[in-house]
Amino acid sequence: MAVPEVRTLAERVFHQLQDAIVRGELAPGSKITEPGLSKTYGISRGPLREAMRRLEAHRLIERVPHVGARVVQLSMKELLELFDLREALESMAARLAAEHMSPEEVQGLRDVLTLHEGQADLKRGEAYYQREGDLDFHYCIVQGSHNKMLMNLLCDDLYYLVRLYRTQFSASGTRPQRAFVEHHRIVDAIEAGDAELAELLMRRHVSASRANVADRYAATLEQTASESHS
Amino acid sequence: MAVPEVRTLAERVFHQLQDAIVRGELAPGSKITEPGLSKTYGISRGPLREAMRRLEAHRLIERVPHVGARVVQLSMKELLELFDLREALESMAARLAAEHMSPEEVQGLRDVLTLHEGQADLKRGEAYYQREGDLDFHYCIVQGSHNKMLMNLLCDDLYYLVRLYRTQFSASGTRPQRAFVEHHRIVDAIEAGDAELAELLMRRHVSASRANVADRYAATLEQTASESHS
DNA sequence: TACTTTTCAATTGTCGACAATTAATCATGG
DNA sequence: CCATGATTAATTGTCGACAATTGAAAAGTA
Repeated sequence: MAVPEVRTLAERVFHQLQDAIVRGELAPGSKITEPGLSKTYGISRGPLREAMRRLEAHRLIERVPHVGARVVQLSMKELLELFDLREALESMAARLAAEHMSPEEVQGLRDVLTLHEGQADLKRGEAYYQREGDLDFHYCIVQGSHNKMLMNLLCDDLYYLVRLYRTQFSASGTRPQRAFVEHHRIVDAIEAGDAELAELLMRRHVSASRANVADRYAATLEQTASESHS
Repeated sequence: MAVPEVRTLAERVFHQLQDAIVRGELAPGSKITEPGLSKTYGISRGPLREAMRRLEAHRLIERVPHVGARVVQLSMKELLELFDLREALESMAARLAAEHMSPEEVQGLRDVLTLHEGQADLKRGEAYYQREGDLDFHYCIVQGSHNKMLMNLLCDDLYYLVRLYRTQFSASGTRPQRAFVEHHRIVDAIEAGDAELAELLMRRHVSASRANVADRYAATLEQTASESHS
Protein backbone atom coordinates (compact mmCIF):
# COMPACT_ATOMS: atom_id res chain seq x y z
CA MET A 1 0.00 0.00 0.00
CA ALA A 2 1.13 3.52 -0.69
CA VAL A 3 2.25 4.66 2.73
CA PRO A 4 2.68 8.42 2.63
CA GLU A 5 6.21 9.55 3.25
CA VAL A 6 6.82 9.23 6.92
CA ARG A 7 9.35 11.37 8.68
CA THR A 8 9.27 10.01 12.20
CA LEU A 9 9.24 6.62 13.85
CA ALA A 10 6.12 7.46 15.80
CA GLU A 11 4.26 8.25 12.61
CA ARG A 12 5.48 5.15 10.80
CA VAL A 13 4.56 2.77 13.58
CA PHE A 14 1.19 4.51 13.90
CA HIS A 15 0.37 3.61 10.30
CA GLN A 16 1.79 0.12 10.70
CA LEU A 17 -0.31 -0.54 13.77
CA GLN A 18 -3.38 0.97 12.14
CA ASP A 19 -2.94 -1.38 9.22
CA ALA A 20 -2.30 -4.38 11.41
CA ILE A 21 -5.52 -3.71 13.31
CA VAL A 22 -7.66 -3.08 10.24
CA ARG A 23 -6.31 -6.20 8.54
CA GLY A 24 -7.10 -8.25 11.60
CA GLU A 25 -3.50 -9.21 12.28
CA LEU A 26 -4.06 -7.76 15.70
CA ALA A 27 -7.33 -9.42 16.66
CA PRO A 28 -10.13 -7.32 18.18
CA GLY A 29 -10.07 -7.62 21.94
CA SER A 30 -6.52 -8.91 22.06
CA LYS A 31 -4.19 -7.32 24.54
CA ILE A 32 -1.18 -5.44 23.28
CA THR A 33 1.80 -4.73 25.48
CA GLU A 34 4.38 -2.02 24.98
CA PRO A 35 7.45 -4.23 25.39
CA GLY A 36 5.92 -6.66 22.89
CA LEU A 37 5.24 -4.09 20.21
CA SER A 38 8.55 -2.44 20.99
CA LYS A 39 10.36 -5.66 20.09
CA THR A 40 8.16 -6.35 17.07
CA TYR A 41 8.68 -3.00 15.43
CA GLY A 42 12.18 -2.40 16.68
CA ILE A 43 11.60 0.96 18.31
CA SER A 44 11.69 2.22 21.85
CA ARG A 45 8.62 2.76 23.93
CA GLY A 46 8.66 6.56 23.57
CA PRO A 47 7.46 6.93 19.97
CA LEU A 48 5.45 3.73 20.39
CA ARG A 49 3.40 5.26 23.17
CA GLU A 50 2.78 8.35 21.05
CA ALA A 51 1.49 6.16 18.24
CA MET A 52 -0.74 4.33 20.70
CA ARG A 53 -2.16 7.63 21.93
CA ARG A 54 -3.18 8.45 18.39
CA LEU A 55 -4.73 5.01 17.92
CA GLU A 56 -6.58 5.52 21.18
CA ALA A 57 -7.97 8.86 20.01
CA HIS A 58 -9.12 7.16 16.79
CA ARG A 59 -10.78 4.47 18.89
CA LEU A 60 -8.83 1.61 17.39
CA ILE A 61 -7.43 0.63 20.78
CA GLU A 62 -8.69 1.14 24.30
CA ARG A 63 -6.39 1.96 27.17
CA VAL A 64 -6.79 1.68 30.90
CA PRO A 65 -4.22 3.58 32.97
CA HIS A 66 -1.68 1.32 34.63
CA VAL A 67 -3.35 -1.73 33.18
CA GLY A 68 -2.82 -1.85 29.44
CA ALA A 69 -4.30 -1.58 25.99
CA ARG A 70 -6.54 -3.82 23.92
CA VAL A 71 -7.63 -3.71 20.31
CA VAL A 72 -11.14 -2.34 20.19
CA GLN A 73 -14.02 -4.77 19.86
CA LEU A 74 -17.33 -3.20 18.98
CA SER A 75 -20.55 -4.80 20.08
CA MET A 76 -23.21 -5.34 17.43
CA LYS A 77 -25.13 -2.45 18.99
CA GLU A 78 -22.15 -0.15 18.54
CA LEU A 79 -21.55 -1.38 15.00
CA LEU A 80 -25.14 -0.56 14.07
CA GLU A 81 -24.74 2.84 15.71
CA LEU A 82 -21.73 3.37 13.50
CA PHE A 83 -23.90 2.67 10.48
CA ASP A 84 -26.40 5.26 11.72
CA LEU A 85 -23.60 7.79 11.90
CA ARG A 86 -22.49 6.90 8.40
CA GLU A 87 -26.05 7.27 7.14
CA ALA A 88 -26.24 10.83 8.43
CA LEU A 89 -22.75 11.82 7.34
CA GLU A 90 -22.38 10.04 4.01
CA SER A 91 -25.78 11.11 2.76
CA MET A 92 -24.65 14.66 3.52
CA ALA A 93 -21.42 13.93 1.65
CA ALA A 94 -23.36 12.66 -1.37
CA ARG A 95 -25.46 15.80 -1.44
CA LEU A 96 -22.40 18.02 -1.30
CA ALA A 97 -20.65 15.86 -3.89
CA ALA A 98 -23.55 16.34 -6.30
CA GLU A 99 -23.21 20.09 -5.78
CA HIS A 100 -19.46 20.41 -5.95
CA MET A 101 -17.78 17.61 -7.90
CA SER A 102 -16.17 18.58 -11.19
CA PRO A 103 -16.75 16.48 -14.35
CA GLU A 104 -13.19 15.16 -14.03
CA GLU A 105 -13.84 14.02 -10.48
CA VAL A 106 -17.07 12.32 -11.54
CA GLN A 107 -15.11 10.51 -14.23
CA GLY A 108 -12.69 9.36 -11.55
CA LEU A 109 -15.65 7.93 -9.65
CA ARG A 110 -16.79 6.07 -12.75
CA ASP A 111 -13.29 4.65 -13.14
CA VAL A 112 -13.45 3.30 -9.62
CA LEU A 113 -16.75 1.57 -10.40
CA THR A 114 -15.34 0.16 -13.64
CA LEU A 115 -12.37 -1.17 -11.73
CA HIS A 116 -14.69 -2.88 -9.28
CA GLU A 117 -16.79 -4.29 -12.10
CA GLY A 118 -13.77 -6.17 -13.42
CA GLN A 119 -13.05 -7.74 -10.08
CA ALA A 120 -13.86 -11.43 -10.20
CA ASP A 121 -14.43 -11.45 -6.48
CA LEU A 122 -17.41 -9.18 -6.91
CA LYS A 123 -19.27 -11.93 -8.73
CA ARG A 124 -18.24 -14.45 -6.13
CA GLY A 125 -19.86 -12.21 -3.58
CA GLU A 126 -16.88 -11.56 -1.37
CA ALA A 127 -14.06 -9.18 -0.74
CA TYR A 128 -15.74 -6.41 -2.70
CA TYR A 129 -15.29 -4.11 0.21
CA GLN A 130 -11.61 -4.71 0.65
CA ARG A 131 -10.41 -1.85 -1.53
CA GLU A 132 -8.95 1.02 0.41
CA GLY A 133 -8.42 4.74 0.25
CA ASP A 134 -8.67 6.19 -3.22
CA LEU A 135 -10.00 2.88 -4.53
CA ASP A 136 -12.89 2.91 -2.12
CA PHE A 137 -16.16 4.23 -3.53
CA HIS A 138 -17.40 5.75 -0.31
CA TYR A 139 -14.03 7.34 0.36
CA CYS A 140 -14.16 9.03 -3.06
CA ILE A 141 -17.64 10.40 -2.50
CA VAL A 142 -16.54 12.00 0.73
CA GLN A 143 -13.53 13.53 -0.99
CA GLY A 144 -15.90 14.86 -3.62
CA SER A 145 -17.90 16.76 -1.01
CA HIS A 146 -15.05 19.28 -0.83
CA ASN A 147 -15.96 19.74 2.80
CA LYS A 148 -12.72 19.59 4.74
CA MET A 149 -14.31 18.97 8.12
CA LEU A 150 -16.44 16.14 6.76
CA MET A 151 -13.41 14.63 5.05
CA ASN A 152 -11.46 14.77 8.28
CA LEU A 153 -14.24 13.10 10.17
CA LEU A 154 -15.09 10.32 7.70
CA CYS A 155 -11.74 9.68 6.03
CA ASP A 156 -9.42 10.17 8.98
CA ASP A 157 -11.36 9.59 12.16
CA LEU A 158 -14.00 6.99 11.26
CA TYR A 159 -12.70 5.37 8.08
CA TYR A 160 -10.36 2.85 9.66
CA LEU A 161 -12.92 1.83 12.24
CA VAL A 162 -15.39 1.20 9.42
CA ARG A 163 -12.83 -0.78 7.47
CA LEU A 164 -12.03 -2.88 10.52
CA TYR A 165 -15.64 -4.00 10.67
CA ARG A 166 -15.89 -4.57 6.98
CA THR A 167 -13.31 -7.25 7.60
CA GLN A 168 -15.24 -8.76 10.47
CA PHE A 169 -18.73 -8.52 9.00
CA SER A 170 -18.17 -8.38 5.28
CA ALA A 171 -21.19 -8.38 3.04
CA SER A 172 -22.25 -11.61 1.40
CA GLY A 173 -24.88 -13.31 -0.70
CA THR A 174 -26.47 -11.03 -3.26
CA ARG A 175 -25.62 -7.92 -1.29
CA PRO A 176 -22.37 -7.05 -3.15
CA GLN A 177 -24.06 -7.09 -6.55
CA ARG A 178 -26.93 -4.99 -5.28
CA ALA A 179 -24.53 -2.58 -3.62
CA PHE A 180 -22.73 -2.28 -6.93
CA VAL A 181 -25.96 -1.28 -8.66
CA GLU A 182 -26.71 1.22 -5.93
CA HIS A 183 -23.27 2.73 -6.36
CA HIS A 184 -24.01 3.31 -10.03
CA ARG A 185 -27.31 5.01 -9.26
CA ILE A 186 -25.59 7.31 -6.81
CA VAL A 187 -22.96 8.32 -9.35
CA ASP A 188 -25.69 8.97 -11.88
CA ALA A 189 -27.41 11.33 -9.47
CA ILE A 190 -24.14 13.09 -8.68
CA GLU A 191 -23.30 13.48 -12.34
CA ALA A 192 -26.76 14.94 -12.97
CA GLY A 193 -26.15 17.40 -10.14
CA ASP A 194 -29.26 16.11 -8.39
CA ALA A 195 -28.20 16.71 -4.81
CA GLU A 196 -31.46 15.69 -3.24
CA LEU A 197 -31.55 12.37 -5.08
CA ALA A 198 -27.89 11.62 -4.37
CA GLU A 199 -28.52 12.23 -0.68
CA LEU A 200 -31.58 10.00 -0.66
CA LEU A 201 -29.89 7.16 -2.54
CA MET A 202 -26.85 7.24 -0.32
CA ARG A 203 -29.03 7.20 2.77
CA ARG A 204 -30.86 4.14 1.46
CA HIS A 205 -27.61 2.51 0.41
CA VAL A 206 -26.00 2.79 3.84
CA SER A 207 -29.25 1.78 5.46
CA ALA A 208 -29.40 -1.35 3.29
CA SER A 209 -25.82 -2.23 4.25
CA ARG A 210 -26.76 -1.82 7.85
CA ALA A 211 -29.76 -4.09 7.44
CA ASN A 212 -27.60 -6.69 5.73
CA VAL A 213 -25.16 -6.72 8.63
CA ALA A 214 -27.99 -6.91 11.16
CA ASP A 215 -29.58 -9.84 9.30
CA ARG A 216 -26.32 -11.71 9.08
CA TYR A 217 -25.78 -11.19 12.77
CA ALA A 218 -29.26 -12.46 13.58
CA ALA A 219 -28.53 -15.54 11.47
CA THR A 220 -25.28 -16.08 13.33
CA LEU A 221 -27.12 -15.92 16.63
CA GLU A 222 -29.66 -18.52 15.47
CA GLN A 223 -26.91 -20.81 14.30
CA THR A 224 -24.99 -20.67 17.57
CA ALA A 225 -28.26 -21.23 19.41
CA SER A 226 -29.06 -24.37 17.41
CA GLU A 227 -25.50 -25.59 17.81
CA SER A 228 -25.74 -25.34 21.56
CA HIS A 229 -28.82 -27.56 21.37
CA SER A 230 -27.03 -30.42 19.68
CA MET B 1 -14.66 22.85 36.73
CA ALA B 2 -15.24 19.26 37.68
CA VAL B 3 -12.11 17.62 36.36
CA PRO B 4 -12.67 13.87 36.31
CA GLU B 5 -10.29 11.97 38.52
CA VAL B 6 -7.01 11.81 36.71
CA ARG B 7 -4.56 9.05 37.33
CA THR B 8 -1.62 10.01 35.16
CA LEU B 9 0.31 13.17 34.40
CA ALA B 10 -0.28 12.78 30.66
CA GLU B 11 -4.02 12.68 31.22
CA ARG B 12 -4.01 15.64 33.59
CA VAL B 13 -1.97 17.88 31.33
CA PHE B 14 -4.14 16.84 28.39
CA HIS B 15 -7.21 18.21 30.13
CA GLN B 16 -5.34 21.30 31.30
CA LEU B 17 -4.15 22.07 27.79
CA GLN B 18 -7.59 21.36 26.34
CA ASP B 19 -9.08 23.84 28.79
CA ALA B 20 -6.41 26.44 28.14
CA ILE B 21 -7.05 26.24 24.41
CA VAL B 22 -10.85 26.33 24.69
CA ARG B 23 -10.69 29.27 27.09
CA GLY B 24 -8.44 31.14 24.73
CA GLU B 25 -5.51 31.30 27.13
CA LEU B 26 -3.53 29.67 24.38
CA ALA B 27 -4.49 31.83 21.42
CA PRO B 28 -5.45 30.21 18.10
CA GLY B 29 -2.48 30.14 15.79
CA SER B 30 0.06 30.67 18.55
CA LYS B 31 3.08 28.43 18.61
CA ILE B 32 3.56 26.12 21.55
CA THR B 33 6.93 24.60 22.35
CA GLU B 34 7.58 21.50 24.37
CA PRO B 35 10.20 23.01 26.68
CA GLY B 36 7.84 25.91 27.32
CA LEU B 37 4.87 23.79 28.29
CA SER B 38 7.16 21.44 30.16
CA LYS B 39 8.22 24.31 32.42
CA THR B 40 4.70 25.71 32.72
CA TYR B 41 3.08 22.49 33.85
CA GLY B 42 6.09 21.09 35.69
CA ILE B 43 6.31 17.79 33.88
CA SER B 44 8.83 16.20 31.57
CA ARG B 45 8.43 16.08 27.82
CA GLY B 46 7.42 12.41 27.75
CA PRO B 47 3.86 12.62 29.06
CA LEU B 48 3.58 16.11 27.58
CA ARG B 49 4.13 14.77 24.09
CA GLU B 50 1.53 12.07 24.68
CA ALA B 51 -0.96 14.74 25.69
CA MET B 52 -0.09 16.74 22.59
CA ARG B 53 -0.69 13.69 20.40
CA ARG B 54 -4.17 13.44 21.81
CA LEU B 55 -4.79 17.14 21.25
CA GLU B 56 -3.55 16.70 17.70
CA ALA B 57 -5.97 13.84 17.07
CA HIS B 58 -8.78 16.04 18.41
CA ARG B 59 -7.66 18.79 16.04
CA LEU B 60 -7.04 21.32 18.77
CA ILE B 61 -3.40 21.68 17.77
CA GLU B 62 -1.56 21.11 14.51
CA ARG B 63 1.87 19.59 14.37
CA VAL B 64 4.53 19.57 11.72
CA PRO B 65 7.32 17.01 12.18
CA HIS B 66 10.60 18.55 13.28
CA VAL B 67 9.07 22.00 13.22
CA GLY B 68 6.55 22.36 16.01
CA ALA B 69 2.95 22.72 17.05
CA ARG B 70 0.45 25.56 16.88
CA VAL B 71 -3.01 26.00 18.34
CA VAL B 72 -5.54 25.38 15.60
CA GLN B 73 -7.08 28.36 13.85
CA LEU B 74 -10.10 27.55 11.75
CA SER B 75 -10.95 29.64 8.73
CA MET B 76 -14.49 30.95 8.45
CA LYS B 77 -15.07 28.38 5.73
CA GLU B 78 -14.05 25.58 8.07
CA LEU B 79 -16.11 26.99 10.91
CA LEU B 80 -19.21 27.00 8.71
CA GLU B 81 -18.39 23.45 7.64
CA LEU B 82 -18.32 22.53 11.29
CA PHE B 83 -21.82 23.94 11.64
CA ASP B 84 -22.95 21.80 8.70
CA LEU B 85 -21.59 18.75 10.48
CA ARG B 86 -23.38 19.73 13.65
CA GLU B 87 -26.61 20.20 11.74
CA ALA B 88 -26.47 16.64 10.43
CA LEU B 89 -25.34 15.07 13.69
CA GLU B 90 -27.26 17.06 16.28
CA SER B 91 -30.54 16.79 14.40
CA MET B 92 -29.98 13.04 14.44
CA ALA B 93 -29.26 13.29 18.16
CA ALA B 94 -32.50 15.20 18.75
CA ARG B 95 -34.48 12.56 16.90
CA LEU B 96 -32.91 9.78 18.94
CA ALA B 97 -33.37 11.78 22.14
CA ALA B 98 -37.10 12.11 21.44
CA GLU B 99 -37.25 8.35 21.01
CA HIS B 100 -35.13 7.29 23.96
CA MET B 101 -34.99 9.87 26.74
CA SER B 102 -36.71 8.93 29.98
CA PRO B 103 -39.04 11.37 31.77
CA GLU B 104 -36.34 11.92 34.40
CA GLU B 105 -33.81 12.83 31.72
CA VAL B 106 -36.27 15.25 30.11
CA GLN B 107 -36.76 16.86 33.51
CA GLY B 108 -32.98 17.25 33.72
CA LEU B 109 -33.08 19.05 30.40
CA ARG B 110 -35.77 21.37 31.70
CA ASP B 111 -33.64 22.10 34.73
CA VAL B 112 -30.79 23.12 32.48
CA LEU B 113 -33.06 25.55 30.64
CA THR B 114 -34.38 26.93 33.92
CA LEU B 115 -30.82 27.47 35.07
CA HIS B 116 -30.05 29.35 31.90
CA GLU B 117 -33.21 31.42 32.26
CA GLY B 118 -31.97 32.77 35.56
CA GLN B 119 -28.66 33.83 34.09
CA ALA B 120 -28.49 37.59 33.90
CA ASP B 121 -26.00 37.37 31.08
CA LEU B 122 -28.64 35.80 28.87
CA LYS B 123 -30.61 39.03 28.89
CA ARG B 124 -27.49 41.03 28.23
CA GLY B 125 -27.02 38.91 25.16
CA GLU B 126 -23.64 37.46 25.94
CA ALA B 127 -21.92 34.53 27.49
CA TYR B 128 -25.00 32.36 27.22
CA TYR B 129 -22.97 29.77 25.44
CA GLN B 130 -20.22 29.59 28.01
CA ARG B 131 -21.69 26.75 30.05
CA GLU B 132 -19.91 23.50 29.65
CA GLY B 133 -20.46 19.77 29.82
CA ASP B 134 -23.56 18.76 31.71
CA LEU B 135 -24.69 22.37 31.85
CA ASP B 136 -24.64 22.69 28.10
CA PHE B 137 -27.99 22.18 26.40
CA HIS B 138 -26.63 20.63 23.24
CA TYR B 139 -24.36 18.35 25.22
CA CYS B 140 -27.35 17.06 27.17
CA ILE B 141 -29.37 16.36 24.03
CA VAL B 142 -26.55 14.26 22.64
CA GLN B 143 -26.29 12.36 25.89
CA GLY B 144 -30.03 11.77 25.66
CA SER B 145 -29.65 10.07 22.29
CA HIS B 146 -28.26 7.02 24.10
CA ASN B 147 -26.16 6.42 21.02
CA LYS B 148 -22.65 5.76 22.25
CA MET B 149 -20.94 6.36 18.93
CA LEU B 150 -22.73 9.65 18.45
CA MET B 151 -21.86 10.68 21.99
CA ASN B 152 -18.23 9.86 21.39
CA LEU B 153 -18.17 11.89 18.21
CA LEU B 154 -20.01 14.98 19.41
CA CYS B 155 -19.10 15.10 23.10
CA ASP B 156 -15.51 13.89 22.91
CA ASP B 157 -14.18 14.55 19.43
CA LEU B 158 -15.98 17.68 18.26
CA TYR B 159 -17.27 19.30 21.44
CA TYR B 160 -14.11 21.15 22.43
CA LEU B 161 -13.54 22.41 18.93
CA VAL B 162 -17.08 23.79 18.93
CA ARG B 163 -16.57 25.37 22.32
CA LEU B 164 -13.36 26.98 21.16
CA TYR B 165 -15.24 28.78 18.43
CA ARG B 166 -18.11 29.72 20.66
CA THR B 167 -15.49 31.75 22.48
CA GLN B 168 -14.17 33.32 19.30
CA PHE B 169 -17.48 33.94 17.55
CA SER B 170 -20.01 34.05 20.36
CA ALA B 171 -23.58 34.87 19.50
CA SER B 172 -24.83 38.40 20.07
CA GLY B 173 -27.72 40.76 19.58
CA THR B 174 -31.10 39.13 19.86
CA ARG B 175 -29.73 35.71 18.93
CA PRO B 176 -29.29 34.37 22.50
CA GLN B 177 -32.90 35.08 23.41
CA ARG B 178 -34.13 33.49 20.21
CA ALA B 179 -31.88 30.49 20.74
CA PHE B 180 -33.34 30.15 24.22
CA VAL B 181 -36.86 30.01 22.78
CA GLU B 182 -35.75 27.45 20.20
CA HIS B 183 -34.25 25.32 22.95
CA HIS B 184 -37.60 25.25 24.70
CA ARG B 185 -39.41 24.19 21.54
CA ILE B 186 -36.95 21.37 21.06
CA VAL B 187 -37.43 20.09 24.59
CA ASP B 188 -41.19 20.25 24.09
CA ALA B 189 -40.89 18.06 21.01
CA ILE B 190 -38.61 15.62 22.81
CA GLU B 191 -40.96 15.42 25.78
CA ALA B 192 -43.88 14.73 23.42
CA GLY B 193 -41.85 11.97 21.84
CA ASP B 194 -42.19 13.67 18.46
CA ALA B 195 -38.91 12.53 16.91
CA GLU B 196 -39.55 14.04 13.51
CA LEU B 197 -40.32 17.47 14.94
CA ALA B 198 -37.38 17.40 17.33
CA GLU B 199 -35.08 16.58 14.43
CA LEU B 200 -36.52 19.37 12.30
CA LEU B 201 -36.34 21.97 15.05
CA MET B 202 -32.77 21.08 15.93
CA ARG B 203 -31.76 21.27 12.30
CA ARG B 204 -33.28 24.73 12.03
CA HIS B 205 -31.73 25.77 15.32
CA VAL B 206 -28.20 24.86 14.32
CA SER B 207 -28.77 26.35 10.89
CA ALA B 208 -29.87 29.63 12.47
CA SER B 209 -26.77 29.68 14.66
CA ARG B 210 -24.68 29.14 11.58
CA ALA B 211 -26.40 31.99 9.78
CA ASN B 212 -25.82 34.25 12.77
CA VAL B 213 -22.10 33.51 12.77
CA ALA B 214 -21.91 34.04 9.01
CA ASP B 215 -23.70 37.39 9.29
CA ARG B 216 -21.47 38.57 12.09
CA TYR B 217 -18.44 37.60 10.09
CA ALA B 218 -19.69 39.47 7.03
CA ALA B 219 -20.24 42.52 9.24
CA THR B 220 -16.71 42.21 10.57
CA LEU B 221 -15.36 42.13 7.05
CA GLU B 222 -17.27 45.28 6.10
CA GLN B 223 -16.00 47.06 9.18
CA THR B 224 -12.36 46.21 8.56
CA ALA B 225 -12.83 47.24 4.92
CA SER B 226 -14.22 50.65 5.87
CA GLU B 227 -11.48 51.08 8.46
CA SER B 228 -8.82 50.47 5.86
CA HIS B 229 -10.37 53.29 3.84
CA SER B 230 -9.96 55.90 6.58
C1' DT C 1 23.95 46.68 -1.08
C1' DA C 2 22.19 42.27 -2.19
C1' DC C 3 22.76 37.46 -2.27
C1' DT C 4 24.77 33.06 -1.00
C1' DT C 5 27.00 30.14 2.32
C1' DT C 6 28.09 28.74 6.81
C1' DT C 7 27.62 28.45 11.50
C1' DC C 8 25.00 27.82 15.54
C1' DA C 9 21.44 27.95 18.93
C1' DA C 10 16.97 26.11 19.76
C1' DT C 11 13.58 22.64 19.20
C1' DT C 12 12.06 18.17 18.12
C1' DG C 13 12.82 12.98 17.91
C1' DT C 14 14.55 8.95 20.18
C1' DC C 15 16.41 6.16 23.65
C1' DG C 16 17.48 3.65 28.01
C1' DA C 17 16.88 3.64 32.97
C1' DC C 18 14.25 4.06 37.07
C1' DA C 19 9.84 4.55 39.83
C1' DA C 20 5.03 3.30 40.54
C1' DT C 21 1.25 0.37 39.97
C1' DT C 22 -0.95 -3.87 38.97
C1' DA C 23 -2.16 -8.69 38.80
C1' DA C 24 -0.82 -13.17 39.62
C1' DT C 25 1.68 -16.42 42.61
C1' DC C 26 2.52 -18.36 46.75
C1' DA C 27 2.26 -18.83 51.57
C1' DT C 28 -0.36 -18.82 55.75
C1' DG C 29 -4.23 -19.51 58.75
C1' DG C 30 -8.91 -20.79 59.56
C1' DC D 1 -10.16 -27.09 51.16
C1' DC D 2 -11.03 -22.31 50.79
C1' DA D 3 -10.16 -17.68 51.91
C1' DT D 4 -7.08 -14.11 52.98
C1' DG D 5 -2.90 -11.65 52.84
C1' DA D 6 2.11 -10.97 51.54
C1' DT D 7 5.41 -11.35 47.87
C1' DT D 8 7.05 -10.90 43.40
C1' DA D 9 7.36 -10.57 38.49
C1' DA D 10 5.70 -7.92 34.75
C1' DT D 11 3.86 -3.85 32.78
C1' DT D 12 2.98 0.91 32.71
C1' DG D 13 4.32 5.83 33.91
C1' DT D 14 7.94 9.20 34.18
C1' DC D 15 12.29 11.24 33.66
C1' DG D 16 16.77 13.07 31.95
C1' DA D 17 20.21 12.72 28.33
C1' DC D 18 21.67 12.44 23.66
C1' DA D 19 21.00 12.65 18.50
C1' DA D 20 18.88 14.80 14.48
C1' DT D 21 16.69 18.43 12.17
C1' DT D 22 15.36 23.12 11.45
C1' DG D 23 15.41 28.10 11.00
C1' DA D 24 17.79 32.10 11.72
C1' DA D 25 21.81 34.77 12.62
C1' DA D 26 26.44 35.69 11.00
C1' DA D 27 30.00 35.76 7.73
C1' DG D 28 31.66 36.03 3.25
C1' DT D 29 31.47 37.26 -1.84
C1' DA D 30 30.20 39.68 -6.01
